[in-house]
Amino acid sequence: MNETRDRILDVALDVLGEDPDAGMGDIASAAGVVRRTVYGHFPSRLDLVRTLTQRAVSEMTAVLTQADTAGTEADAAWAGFVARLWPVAHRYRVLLALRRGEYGETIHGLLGPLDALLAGLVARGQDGEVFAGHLPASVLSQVAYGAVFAIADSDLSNGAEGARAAAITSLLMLGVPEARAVALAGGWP
Amino acid sequence: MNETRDRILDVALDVLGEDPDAGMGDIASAAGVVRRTVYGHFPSRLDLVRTLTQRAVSEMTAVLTQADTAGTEADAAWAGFVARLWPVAHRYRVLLALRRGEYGETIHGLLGPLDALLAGLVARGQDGEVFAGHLPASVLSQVAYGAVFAIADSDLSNGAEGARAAAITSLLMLGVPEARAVALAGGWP
DNA sequence: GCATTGTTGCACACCAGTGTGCAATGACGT
DNA sequence: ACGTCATTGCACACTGGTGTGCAACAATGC
Repeated sequence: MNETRDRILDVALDVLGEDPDAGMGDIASAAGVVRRTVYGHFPSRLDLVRTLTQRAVSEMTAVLTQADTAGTEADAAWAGFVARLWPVAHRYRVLLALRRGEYGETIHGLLGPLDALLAGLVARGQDGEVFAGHLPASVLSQVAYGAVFAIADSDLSNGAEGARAAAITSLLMLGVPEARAVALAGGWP
Repeated sequence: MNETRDRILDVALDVLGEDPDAGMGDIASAAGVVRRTVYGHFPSRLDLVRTLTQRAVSEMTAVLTQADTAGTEADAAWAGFVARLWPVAHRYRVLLALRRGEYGETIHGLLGPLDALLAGLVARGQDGEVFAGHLPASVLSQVAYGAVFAIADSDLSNGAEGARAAAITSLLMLGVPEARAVALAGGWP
């Protein structure tokens, strides 16, 4: 069934989020299914992880392109990106762990286009003097969005509290002044 | 020999830095020794990792207490900490990967005291209005020093360039205004 | 020469996870 | 009632890493 396949994917995201080293058996039983069934849908562990990653990347890319429309200032675009990303960031936190480890190469490759988009946005902000230039855009974008996921990983992830904090923190490290960062994040001091 | 033991530890830090999932065999051959010899010094893989972590923690704790002397402003103390930490940060980057995974509990426990010290420093800065309060000190300190390691991990780690960038970035996300952050990142102990 | 100590080179048992093969079972629509 | 299809429950082979036991060997110091 397609329904089973989708449930496996959903559950796998959960289980791997808890423990990136979880085995096919763990995922299977968490999905209320037998290990053999998982192999029926995904020939190998890498297939599962790859599918999962593709799902995440396309979703996050959609979020980014939605936030980064023409005419939007880079810092506002970033704030919008984080705000929209937040609801799913916690679910996709496993990606950070997955980049290292066995399938690092594959995952890294799939995330490449998204990384490029982010770096582009940051570069645009640096050119427009709204972002600081103490780091190359490729590195700064990675560190900033790594911070977002780190915050999403950390307990108080649920609610607008976390979203606000993540937006402010990432904007700050991008070089946006605190007053503007707070304003963009949607709240007040 | 004690010399062999030390060499194994040094090399292990290197090898595990490259690949946190490297086996005892990889470490052994990288140290120019046989796998059996490693087990002669460290009864189990966990022993090796634990010893390594203790080494790192004590070294980093020394660096922090050296930078965070009484009378030092919190932001200056943080800048000094990053400056002194930088030379070894790249070597110890494996710790970030080690916190997750098999020995996560153990490692996390060993890092606990250091985390507490860092959180204390950040809390002091927040009380003194030099750090922003958009995140609780325990989280903010982790995210900030995670960013330092992320930058250390990222290629351009060598040289004062990276040290400066890491200091500025972490200070920015702590809420220090850009001008002051740049000034603090320039002056080393 | 002798004893001690660290290292080596096997061999071995063990475990956990991966991936496959195949027959049996059950639900489904027609 | 029939065929189809997903799922199940085993059994199996294979891999890669861990940790141990033991005899042999080399260097060191007495």
